[in-house]
Amino acid sequence: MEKLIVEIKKEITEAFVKAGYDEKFGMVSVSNRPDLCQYQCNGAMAAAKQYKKAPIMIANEVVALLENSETFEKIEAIAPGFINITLKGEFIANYVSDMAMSPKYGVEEAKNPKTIIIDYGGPNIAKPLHVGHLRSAIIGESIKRFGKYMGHKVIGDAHLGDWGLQMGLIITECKKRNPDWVYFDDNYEGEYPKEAPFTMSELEEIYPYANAYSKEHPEYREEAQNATFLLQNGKRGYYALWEHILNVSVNDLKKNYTKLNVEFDLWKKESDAQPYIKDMVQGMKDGGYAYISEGALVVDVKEDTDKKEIPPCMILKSDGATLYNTTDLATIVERMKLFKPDAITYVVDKRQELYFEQVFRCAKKTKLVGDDTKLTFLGFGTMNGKDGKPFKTREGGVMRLETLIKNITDAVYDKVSDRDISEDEAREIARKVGVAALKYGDLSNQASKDYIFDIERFSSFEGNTGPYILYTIVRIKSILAKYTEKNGAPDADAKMLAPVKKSETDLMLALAKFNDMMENAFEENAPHKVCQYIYELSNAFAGFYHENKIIAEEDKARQSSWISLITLTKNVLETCVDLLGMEAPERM
RNA sequence: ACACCUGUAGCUCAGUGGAUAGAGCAAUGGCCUCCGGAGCCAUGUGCGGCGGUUCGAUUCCGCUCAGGUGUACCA
Repeated sequence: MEKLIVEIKKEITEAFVKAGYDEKFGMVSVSNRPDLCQYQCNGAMAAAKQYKKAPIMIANEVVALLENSETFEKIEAIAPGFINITLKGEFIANYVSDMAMSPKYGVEEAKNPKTIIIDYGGPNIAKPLHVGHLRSAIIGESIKRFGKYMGHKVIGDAHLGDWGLQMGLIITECKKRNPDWVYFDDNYEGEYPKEAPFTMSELEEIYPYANAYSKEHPEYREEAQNATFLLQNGKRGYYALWEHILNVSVNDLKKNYTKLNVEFDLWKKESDAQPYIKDMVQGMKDGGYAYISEGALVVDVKEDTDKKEIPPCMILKSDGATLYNTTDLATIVERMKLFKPDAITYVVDKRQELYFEQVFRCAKKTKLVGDDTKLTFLGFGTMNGKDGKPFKTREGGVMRLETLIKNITDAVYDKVSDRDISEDEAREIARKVGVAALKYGDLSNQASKDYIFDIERFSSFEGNTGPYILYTIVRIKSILAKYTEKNGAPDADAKMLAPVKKSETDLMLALAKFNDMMENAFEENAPHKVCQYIYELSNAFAGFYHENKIIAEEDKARQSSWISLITLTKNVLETCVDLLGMEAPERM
């Protein structure tokens, strides 16, 4: 469906052209003075200079051409040159009725669907998820859902960290503790056991211990480095052990991501990119891009327009070893080969911006990707505690994601546990509402900014919070159930009547903005715009609800129109909530 | 040292080259036998500072102050 604002714009533009002005002045925006009008056009003021004419005269000419329009209830020129627009109720109602019939509530799917890879998550295996992984997961998941909704082919990749010294450390520690394991018998040639010799919680203890120990004991560290080397060169026993670590970790990660409604289409990992490194490096050398500087192999990525020195992108360390850059670039090679994406978006901590700028430039310069592939860095800010400093546990440590989720779920559970519902249902409600509280608290801020995590505020059922949005949905469901109980299922095709009261008009206008908002939120990778929208929509509903008694309404046609209206409201809210990666319970 | 980001109400955050800069929380006062009160209405305070561009700047530009972050062999 054409966006409402575009339909208005068309008509205004036509009038501008008819009156002899350039079409670019037919600009229309949502009114910033809702007490005066619904939409406005400021084009007359912009045109005044070019045509050397008072803006109000231009506005008057344009308005004169539109006075008998089918669309406008009222259109008037106001000093110094504003054109204020109020739409006919019938026009609005028709638009919203069409919207209800449209498969995506007025949103048009992309005509040329793109393949977009979203790189988010990025957890290390053998280490539990902590709060540092939260934003990437939440924001990335939402962005991914936006893209899919807009009709693109979007691939979410967890991009696991599975290939560094951490693996060597774990192997070394296992060997120290269990030298008799078959994985360490160099003469063993049979099959290795299918069952992992450790559990996730054991792994979680092994890694930090080995890491700390290696810092004190150089010979241990050396052994771990050697183990890493052997693993990367395919030593059978180590490789088998690594597979166990991977499997145990991935199972645990999936469990935790599922709790957050985060799902990846792909579980690729750094090790998958390794086979591409050799050819890539050779290509960079052959192409004349890479050269030795201070012993390391680098590619210059400076540009004339840079205001500061941008260090070259390092491909190989001076000892010849690969590093993060190498893997990230090789991952790009792999992705281009497997998926030929039109865009790759990285949802990463904003502190890595310079680093990714180097990687992107290097990838473009060395032709790993063409100019038609868009590489985007979507950096997010830090989650801070109430003191404004990075969020920590009371003891000052890093909080595990599981603990964080549990805390907020418990906070919600305390509020619903006294309801007349079963323990199981209360738990389930607490889970859904808790996740919504957590996510909405995060997503309602601009991703690039730091924000303050406040469990009290986020889990409140009042104000601009996730629970409030869910509550609105639940309430509408309750009204619809009550209506159905009395009157049977509502007529799905019922057209909406022109609104009578302002609160009804406001609700319709809020609904009509959905497609415009959604397109914008997708293009700008801005989940907070969806949050803002559903909050406004919920408030518009609250106003409408307060003024009209839907169940008690005696005019059946009116009542039926209202049922259609609130059904659409519910559907749009549920769609948005889903796009944010949240879900509404049946009751709460 | 250089670069980037941020600075909007007591607090947490939106927003905009145009008419009176908005929400929530907190505070104060009020309303309603409410289809779920987890409601509705009202009141008060603000664009860090100084210049510039513009008919018009909180928005764009420059300087300045404050906070944060980053500057090749970590990821």
